[in-house]
Amino acid sequence: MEENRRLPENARNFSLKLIREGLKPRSLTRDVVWGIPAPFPGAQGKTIYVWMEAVLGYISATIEYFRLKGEEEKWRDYWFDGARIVFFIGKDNIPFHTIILPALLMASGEGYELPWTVSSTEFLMFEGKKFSKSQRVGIWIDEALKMFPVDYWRYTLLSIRPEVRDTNFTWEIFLEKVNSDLNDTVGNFIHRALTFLCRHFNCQVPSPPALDSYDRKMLEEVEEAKEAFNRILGQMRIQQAVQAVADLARKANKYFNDKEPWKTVSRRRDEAAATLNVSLQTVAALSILLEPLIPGTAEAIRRSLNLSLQEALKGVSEGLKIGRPQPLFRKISREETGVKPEKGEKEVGEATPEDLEKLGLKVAKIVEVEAVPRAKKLYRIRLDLGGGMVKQTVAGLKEHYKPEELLGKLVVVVSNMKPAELMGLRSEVMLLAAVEEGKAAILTPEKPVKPGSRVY
RNA sequence: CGCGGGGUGGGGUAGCCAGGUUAACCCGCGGGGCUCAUAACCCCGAGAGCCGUGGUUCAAAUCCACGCCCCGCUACCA
Repeated sequence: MEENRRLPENARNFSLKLIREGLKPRSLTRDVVWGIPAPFPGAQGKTIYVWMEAVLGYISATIEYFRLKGEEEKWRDYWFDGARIVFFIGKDNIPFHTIILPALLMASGEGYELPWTVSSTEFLMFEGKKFSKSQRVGIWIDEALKMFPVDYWRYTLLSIRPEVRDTNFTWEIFLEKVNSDLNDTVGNFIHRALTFLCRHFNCQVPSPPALDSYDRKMLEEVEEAKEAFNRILGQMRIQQAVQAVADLARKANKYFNDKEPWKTVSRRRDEAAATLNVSLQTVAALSILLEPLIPGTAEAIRRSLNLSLQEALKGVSEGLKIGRPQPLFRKISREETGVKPEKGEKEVGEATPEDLEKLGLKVAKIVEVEAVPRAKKLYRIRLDLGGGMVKQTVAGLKEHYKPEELLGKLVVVVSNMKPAELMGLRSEVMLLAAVEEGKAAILTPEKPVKPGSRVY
């Protein structure tokens, strides 16, 4: 790890520190019901900690993949003999990929290849907030794909990939990337070049009688862009790779503008022919550079060029007849983005009185509050549910209330919860609270009622 | 509490590890040009001195120290 300069700053320093401080014993089972049952003596009823087995899923998945293809042994090519294994993860998963997985691989003694690099990013946020499934912060993948083509999402997300710091997805940014970068810069260049070719050269790539210095410079730009792209992508700097492509399209637009083929085509047709030939070479290059970023679009470009990926790599040869160009992208409007989380809530379905019944909402009185040891946010709270029934809950209220503020309060609880365990403590009911922007307010009856009273 | 990452024009991102021309790029904004193209494209300009304080150095956004704030890890948000 010390020698591996490929590791991003966050993964490298964090992991090295852990090791230098000395690795501590770590339990590899959990008291959760779901998961793989632990087959060890004395671990009855426990399951294996996900990260201990999930990382091995990378290998299982490779094996499975090739088994289904009928190439039983092929998976070995990917895990032995100098294979370069790259992981793409968020910062919260660093130790599992830099320490636990390598440790497991080494412990097997079978010579598995260790991770070549772990491309760990910071976090992506959504409109300034953390993504949250339970609070429906974010966009669900099925909704996303119904709204816009997958390449719009890929392009935007790659261009704001949190490679150095936490980064923020906003609809504003989405509009900017799709409309300005994809549509206006990349899409429009390709479209103007192709339509011009069809209109004035019968959709056929002309041979360039002579290239002037500007033509040659543009071709050099294309080569440089390819090299830079290669280098940057090899360093997993995907964000910069996206930029490199957009930059090439900008240079191409400038080139096209400066050359003014719409003027030269009538008087100096040869010059226009050179311009168009060079432009088409650039379009082909774009289809290659876009392949790893937005493959659907890259493919679409090649379809209209009538080229395969292999052919596009070699460039566009004169005489090539292209298809009728179609715009690759379209602009999207603010209205189309809408804000969807509300819609998500509806999907839960309409509630019936029976559903409410099922929750067993009751008023309870807080009779005991105590901080859970070693926990930052948790209180263990005992509640009087009336009729002599006292139940316990573990609630994340420590950052919002002091114990004395809670003691004696009447609150609303879900009394029919399936018990769960947190920090080794049993939690039997759930205490209701309103949550807003990270602040919490517990629900309490407006006038005193007896503990155990039903809530409808 | 400890440890790791980060705080850069109005918005979004690079640069920092290997200090050094007028701090880069995109969007937005102001002005101009073009008219082939999806009112798209191109050019010019205004706008930050890089969280704060101190230090090292001929020279710091870049290195060091301290402080403030954000994010992550640590069996935790019922």
